[in-house]
Amino acid sequence: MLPAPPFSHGDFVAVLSRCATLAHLKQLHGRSVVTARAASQSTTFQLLRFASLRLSCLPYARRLFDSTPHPNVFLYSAMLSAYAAASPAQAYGHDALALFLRMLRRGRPAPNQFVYPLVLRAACAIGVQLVRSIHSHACKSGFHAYDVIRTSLLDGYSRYGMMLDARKLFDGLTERNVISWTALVSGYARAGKIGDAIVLFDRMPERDVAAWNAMITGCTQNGLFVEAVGICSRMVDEGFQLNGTTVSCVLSACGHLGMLKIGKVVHGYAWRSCVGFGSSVVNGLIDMYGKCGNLKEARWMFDEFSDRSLTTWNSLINCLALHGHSKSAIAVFDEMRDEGIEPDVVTFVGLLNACTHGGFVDEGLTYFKLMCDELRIEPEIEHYGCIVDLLGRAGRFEDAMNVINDMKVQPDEVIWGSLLNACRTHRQLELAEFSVRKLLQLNPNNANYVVMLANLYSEGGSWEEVTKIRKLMKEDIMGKKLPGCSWIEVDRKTHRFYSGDDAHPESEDIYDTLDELAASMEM
DNA sequence: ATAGGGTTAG
Repeated sequence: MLPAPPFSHGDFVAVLSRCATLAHLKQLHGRSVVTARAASQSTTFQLLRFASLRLSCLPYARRLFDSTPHPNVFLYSAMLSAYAAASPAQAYGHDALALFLRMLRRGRPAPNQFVYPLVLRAACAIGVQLVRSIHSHACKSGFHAYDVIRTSLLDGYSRYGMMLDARKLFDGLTERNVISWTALVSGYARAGKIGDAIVLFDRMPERDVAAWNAMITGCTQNGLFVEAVGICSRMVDEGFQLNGTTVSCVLSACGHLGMLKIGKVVHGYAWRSCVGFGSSVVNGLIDMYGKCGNLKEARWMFDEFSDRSLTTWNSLINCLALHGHSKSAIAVFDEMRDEGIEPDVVTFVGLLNACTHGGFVDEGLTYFKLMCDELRIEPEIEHYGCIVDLLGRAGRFEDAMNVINDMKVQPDEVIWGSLLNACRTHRQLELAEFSVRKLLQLNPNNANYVVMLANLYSEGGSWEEVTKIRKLMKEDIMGKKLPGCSWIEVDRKTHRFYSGDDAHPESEDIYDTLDELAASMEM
């Protein structure tokens, strides 16, 4: 056999950078083996990183790792990074942790300061108890002295809302930088302490794009959408360029507000700047246009975009469901499955909502079955809400109650509310009263429920029942309710509506139109 | 050669 031609390190790096598929990488790997270049762990390191980070091929990365007789600390780190980058993170947390334990058990290679942040990310995906144990391990082994590791710990605690622990770590840092500040700010925001987050953000000595993004997301997580847009504009005023993350966060805020105008401004910004139309930006645009009612534009964006992720599909399905285009939502779902995209929990929220809105009882139940039994996705409260609604509509109250009783989570207002609604259409007085009591336990301030029950009884009621309602009303729940509010932007003007108000100048026409719509819906 | 903060869908 002829000896393999020489294959320098430079050749290797050049070829690696041009690999686009796993097949390319395998060829390069093979050539590295033949030329003995693969004997060097730094070569395996490069191949492993490329397989995991650029090609997202975790199994191949792991095979590279396993084929190395005595992996050094670089290979361990690379493998831990691969697990950290894989999604969903929880799925690989245990694998990552097992690698760390193997290092400790064998005593070599000894973990270094680069290993701890990676292990902490895995620990964080599994549970806060593990964050605690890694923390104490870091203290004992002396690695706690590293600011980067303390920042990882800070982030770990803050993700579980443990802001006192996070704060302690922050205060103990030798040097604070924009990263540790940002970790703290987003921790407070996630924990719902948005006021603290804003104060800290304003006190930050230095901010970068990620810091601004953290503050913007912090606002949207707390429902402060107007503030999120405001911070974004402050960011621009202070001379920062938005990136894809900023754009998607702000578009999400615009969607929640129905601010089509500002959404279009952001769209224009993305067009002019070098942000680019990556999947996060496009997903944000689909969501924003869809939520603002411009489904045509949303659909157009979706059709024009080829690099669709799961979120892209979910955004479109959700928007269609939101606007009552149930059949289209289902069609998009089928199309998605035909393309081999695996749906997730969020997909089914949109899909089941579509079935509920469209009154597709059998389809909804079939999809719910598909989700639970075939795809093994654990349903969340939203899914149960849809199913209870569907069964209720069909008058299948026994089934509905069985679903509620079998739920692994506590039923919420949506669940009992949709059951109550169904009881009303099917004249199930007893179950209706039961639901109302449950609703009042959950939210004693909402007088609507009592009014609904009163209406029910008054339609076919007896004196005995009237007394019941009087009693419920006495439980001092009337008059405390905050009115529901919605708004819409038309020609640069925002029109705001409270439930039942007639303050709008065109109020009469609006109610007439609503009546017409209600009538045509009943047909 | 490797590490810490910011994504969007309900």
